[in-house]
Amino acid sequence: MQNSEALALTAVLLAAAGELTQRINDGVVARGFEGRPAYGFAFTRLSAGGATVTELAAHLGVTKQAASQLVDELVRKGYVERQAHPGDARARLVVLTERGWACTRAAEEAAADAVRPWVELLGESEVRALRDQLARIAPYGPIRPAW
Amino acid sequence: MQNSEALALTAVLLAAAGELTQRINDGVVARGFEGRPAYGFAFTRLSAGGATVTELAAHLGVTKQAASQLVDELVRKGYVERQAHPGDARARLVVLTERGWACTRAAEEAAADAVRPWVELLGESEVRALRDQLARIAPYGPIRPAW
DNA sequence: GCAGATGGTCAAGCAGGTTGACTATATGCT
DNA sequence: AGCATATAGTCAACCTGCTTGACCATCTGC
Repeated sequence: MQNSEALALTAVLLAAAGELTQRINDGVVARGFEGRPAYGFAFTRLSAGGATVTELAAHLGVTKQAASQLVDELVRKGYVERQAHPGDARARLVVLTERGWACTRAAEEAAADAVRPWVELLGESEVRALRDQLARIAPYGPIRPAW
Repeated sequence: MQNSEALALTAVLLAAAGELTQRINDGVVARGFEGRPAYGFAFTRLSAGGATVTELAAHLGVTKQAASQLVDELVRKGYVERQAHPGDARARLVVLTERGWACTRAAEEAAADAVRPWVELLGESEVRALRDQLARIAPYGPIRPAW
C-alpha cells in the first residue's frame, strides 16, 4: 500500500466519522433535545448500568476533570443524576434519568437515520462488515479523535 | 439494522480515525518535525499545487480566520510561504516550502506505518476495500470531525 | 493503623476555534 | 464607464471545552 493511500484512508475515515457525528447530533436536536455530540457517547457508556466519572473519562478519552464538567452539564439539563456508589464511598455512580433514556433513544434513532443512506448505497451486509472490520481494528480505544 | 448498531458504527469510526490520527502525528514528531494533526491534512491540500486560505478553510471545515491562523503558524515554522496569486490580486497562494515537502513525506510514511497493523490483520485488499467504501460514502466532506 | 493509591472537585490557564468589523480587489449589471 | 455587490484576507475580541496542578476524602495492602 502506497504511503499516500494511507493518508487518504485517514482523511476519509475522519470525514465519514465527522459527517455521521454531525447528522446524529442534528437529529437529536431536531427531536427536541439540546446537546452536543459528546452526550451521545457518554450515554452509550452510561446506559450499561451507569458509570463513575473516572470510567466515563476513560471512555471519552479526556481527563476526569473534563468528564466531571460534562456530568455537571448533563445533571443541569436533567439527563443524568449522581447517586451514592454502592461499596465505595469516594465514588459516585452517574446514572441516566428518564429524560436521559429518552435522549438516548433519540440518539439511536438519529444514528439509524444517519446510517440509512449508507445502507442504501452499500447494502446492509457491507455496512455491517465495515463496522465489524473497524471493530477488529480499534476495539476499545477512546471515542474522541485526537484533535 | 438496529438503532444501537448505528451508534456503535459511529463510535468505532471515531475510535479508528482518532487512533490513526494520533499515530500519524506521533510518527511525524518522531521524525523530527513539530506539528499537530491539522498540519497533515493541510499539507495534503497544499501539495496539489498550493491553495488559498479560503480553499484551505473549506477543506479543513473551519472558518477562514482559523485557516489563516494555521497558515501563520505554518509560515512561522517554515513549512509554507505565501505567494502572490496569479490572476487575483486579493488572494494569496499558500505553497509548501522544501521543508514543508519533507514534512509531508514524513506524514505519508507515518501514515503507512500506522496503517500497517491493519493491513496485517485484515489484508491489503480488505483495507483498500474499506477505504473505497468510505470514499463512496463521504466523498468530499470536510476533514474535521464536528467536535 | 499507617502509607500510598484512587475517586472526585476546585481553580486557573490555555489552545484553537468563532463572530464581527473592516480593507482591497474583483465581478456583474445598467 | 461607473456603481453595487460579492469575495479574499486580516485584525480584534471573545468563548468553549479541555488541561494542568493542588487538594480532600476514602479505600487498600502491609
